[in-house]
Amino acid sequence: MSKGISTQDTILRQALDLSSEIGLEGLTIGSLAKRVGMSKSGLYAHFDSKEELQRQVLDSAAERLTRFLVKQAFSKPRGLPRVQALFDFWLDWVDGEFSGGCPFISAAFEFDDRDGPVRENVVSHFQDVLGSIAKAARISVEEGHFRDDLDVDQFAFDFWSIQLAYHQYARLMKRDDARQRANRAFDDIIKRAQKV
Amino acid sequence: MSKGISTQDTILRQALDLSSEIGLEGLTIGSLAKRVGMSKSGLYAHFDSKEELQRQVLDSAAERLTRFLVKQAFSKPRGLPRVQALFDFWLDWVDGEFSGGCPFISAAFEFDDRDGPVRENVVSHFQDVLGSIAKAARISVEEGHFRDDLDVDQFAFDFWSIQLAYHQYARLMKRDDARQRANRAFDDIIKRAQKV
DNA sequence: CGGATAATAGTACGACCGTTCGTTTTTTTC
DNA sequence: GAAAAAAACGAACGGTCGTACTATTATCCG
Repeated sequence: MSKGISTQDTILRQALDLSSEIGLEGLTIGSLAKRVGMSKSGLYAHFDSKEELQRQVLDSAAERLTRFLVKQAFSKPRGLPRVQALFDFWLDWVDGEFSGGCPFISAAFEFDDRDGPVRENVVSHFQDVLGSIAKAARISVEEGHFRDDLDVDQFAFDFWSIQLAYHQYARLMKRDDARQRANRAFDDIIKRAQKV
Repeated sequence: MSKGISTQDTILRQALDLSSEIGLEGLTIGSLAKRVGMSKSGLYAHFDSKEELQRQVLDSAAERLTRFLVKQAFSKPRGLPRVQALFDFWLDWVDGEFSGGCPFISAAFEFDDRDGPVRENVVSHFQDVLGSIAKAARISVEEGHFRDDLDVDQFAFDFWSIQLAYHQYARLMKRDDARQRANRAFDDIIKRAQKV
């Protein structure tokens, strides 16, 4: 690996952590440079603009998420076990991977009323996320773990809503019953997806 | 009403709208002054600091929410009708009241990893919100609309999780099935709260 | 109406913003 | 190891940030 993309990698890793705390917009070149330990201009030379940096931060988060997710969820058998693993993965991801929670969730609420490429990027990543949840549910239907007439997109909505609430309960409110609440809510939507 | 608090009112109203779009931290004195149509220093004189402005923005949002909520929800009879009204109120509030969605939800994800009085303020407002949902559920139990052993705090979690997902589906993703998804999810948690 | 008071404007401050540029240092390549 | 290429630096740009003053204008009260 060349020096260039190696430091770029370091930059993005630090940028991810920093932006998960203070947001993608709050992320500044200067503070990031200080954190990484290089000059502002030296860091900036790796990106065409701040917007490009933001986009790359999101992409590198997505890459890291996929790697993490594949390892944890896709090793499980198809169907319900994988759905359960997916759910557990997200809880772990939200409260473990970055000091400021899931970068996508932060970005989602930060850019939901802005226009431009960064927003498009966030939307696209979320379509992937929701799509993969729906797909896991569809497989569960095929495997006979979920009922035949299940609306898998509704399942994705329900699934994801719990994650969002968990994020808020755990991070903003610092409630120690957050995980328990999330698990109970999840049990309920699973039961509902199973029963005929 | 004196001139002072009248313009202060105007400022806060504009600040609310602006901050719902770009966030409380992204809100700047200069841009706000331009929007209101007065000088930066003239506007600034109404607040001791930017942080104080942010806090007052949140408080005025809470005031407005309460006024809106009381009118819409507390005119309904105790129990399930009021819970339903509360839910509908929140959907309306999220997509109607401000150009950038619910200011609390925006602030919640913006400040979930910061410290300081603004964050405390957000947390406190959310405890009120969740408390009022739980209380409405408790009344429904008393009225016999919900089952006796319902965990009303879990109900509040479930209720609120739908609102968060709705916010994201409607605002970030611009999905036109957002409301339908939210209503279906709500029907499910109501059924679950009813059945013995 | 006039004097006291409150509200707004104007200006300036140091700090930092994103960005550009020319120079210097480091890495790669032959 | 020298030449070429890549990477990092330092300084500076015009702007805007939050905040602090003083001066000016508008409002209020007797």
